[in-house]
Amino acid sequence: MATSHRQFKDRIYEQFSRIGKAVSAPKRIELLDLLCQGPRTVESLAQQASLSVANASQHLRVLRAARLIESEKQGLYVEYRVADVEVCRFFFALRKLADSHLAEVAQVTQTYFAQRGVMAAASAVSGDELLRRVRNGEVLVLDVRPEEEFRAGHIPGARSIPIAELKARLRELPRGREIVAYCRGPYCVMAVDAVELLRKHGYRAQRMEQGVVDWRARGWRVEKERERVLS
Amino acid sequence: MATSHRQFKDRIYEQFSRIGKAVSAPKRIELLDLLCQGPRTVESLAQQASLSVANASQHLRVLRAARLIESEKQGLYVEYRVADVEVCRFFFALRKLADSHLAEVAQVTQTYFAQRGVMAAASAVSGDELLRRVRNGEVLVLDVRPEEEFRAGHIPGARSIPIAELKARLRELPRGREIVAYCRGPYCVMAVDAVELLRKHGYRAQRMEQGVVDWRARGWRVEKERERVLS
DNA sequence: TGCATATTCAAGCAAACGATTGAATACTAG
DNA sequence: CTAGTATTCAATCGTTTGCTTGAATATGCA
Repeated sequence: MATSHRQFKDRIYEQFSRIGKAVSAPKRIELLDLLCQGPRTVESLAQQASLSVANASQHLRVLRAARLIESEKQGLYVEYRVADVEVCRFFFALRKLADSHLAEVAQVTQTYFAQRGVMAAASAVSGDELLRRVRNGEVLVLDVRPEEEFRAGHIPGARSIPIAELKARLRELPRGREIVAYCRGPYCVMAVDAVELLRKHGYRAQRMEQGVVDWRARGWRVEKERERVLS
Repeated sequence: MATSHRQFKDRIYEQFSRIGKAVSAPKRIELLDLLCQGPRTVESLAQQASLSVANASQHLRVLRAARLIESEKQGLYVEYRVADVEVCRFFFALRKLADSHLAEVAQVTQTYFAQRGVMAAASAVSGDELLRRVRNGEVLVLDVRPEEEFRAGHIPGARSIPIAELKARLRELPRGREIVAYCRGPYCVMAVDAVELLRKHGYRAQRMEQGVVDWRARGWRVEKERERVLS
């Protein structure tokens, strides 16, 4: 009786730990982060995360075993995607926890930005403020992620110019209006690069810390609340 | 430049993975679960989780290194506690993810209850329903966790009779009123045991799946929403 | 001061893990 | 059918992890 009780506990916690194990390797978290931006193939993921294809495939296998992601054969390629929005929310919770509890995260970020000679926090725009200014037509929202990710989902009204093409396509941007660039989230530096480039060319530009998915998660929560209140 | 970019990413994800690693061992999740119920000493945790004291201490060291928990010397004992409510919420998110995505969790639970000849889901009461019936004075809410945990926090109006003492203290309970027993949460079986015992002695008893902390988390969210709505 | 108790530390061992390599499989296009 | 491409599989190697054991440290109490 007591032993079966112990067995039950052990089995349950072992199941819980499958999720934990899945996010215990840095590279797997990076893959999960990428997949939260949208579906991708193995090769694309491997390249983005600086992994060998075989190694990426192996990590993806682990993530899939924990049911955090799923895969589907699409012709010659295999498309991997997050199993559920819930998974992204879990990743955000983890990221937020690391952000608020691990001093080292702030330190690493600060060191990197200092090394680049950029003020990290100074130019960051909060989601609430942006929302107001977008509505007023004051700003142009720029999505600097790869077009693939833009297509998978973006902030309504945003314009897509991947960071790699930005320099060549600068003339597409209006001079007068302020530009707010965003990318994958607070620890993605593409928007920082974009702002740096834009400012060097005389544009007024700012970075939004949140990415699309953070934005959507936020919007979703707000909507949910309104629903509950109104009903 | 590109290398420093990679380095930054690697360092950030490595930080994130500290949280992941902390919850990658079943026993550490169990310890975290216990600590979400309230502060505890090493020995107490070790005993509850069926660990040697040295082993528990080691696991606690890992959890503390990830800043999920903190410890304070209290005379001869060391008190461990969760670093922040945010940590409990993270644990809940993990548990919920496992619950909804890993079929094995349901299977393990079902197997255990079937083996005990108890209908698991049949007698579960939801938090919303309970709230209503408590307000009407229809039910008596019974906290069957160790008194230590009851003292650390409980559902308002609940009565404490630890499962170990329940049999001897049955006469304290009123015959007529329905009893709703709760313990640490959906995967804690103390309330199941209590309900079984109570029914065998002719009481009308049901189990509430949620524990105190789930309850509080729920309450907190509800309050938060009301605030936001009213302001 | 010295004994008892709670906790941590240190060493050792088997198992699990992450990365690498090279081969195998599955699909497409010519 | 064959060549080429995307992905997975299998074997290997060095590291890390979780657990055990026994000793060390720290605090409280007689």
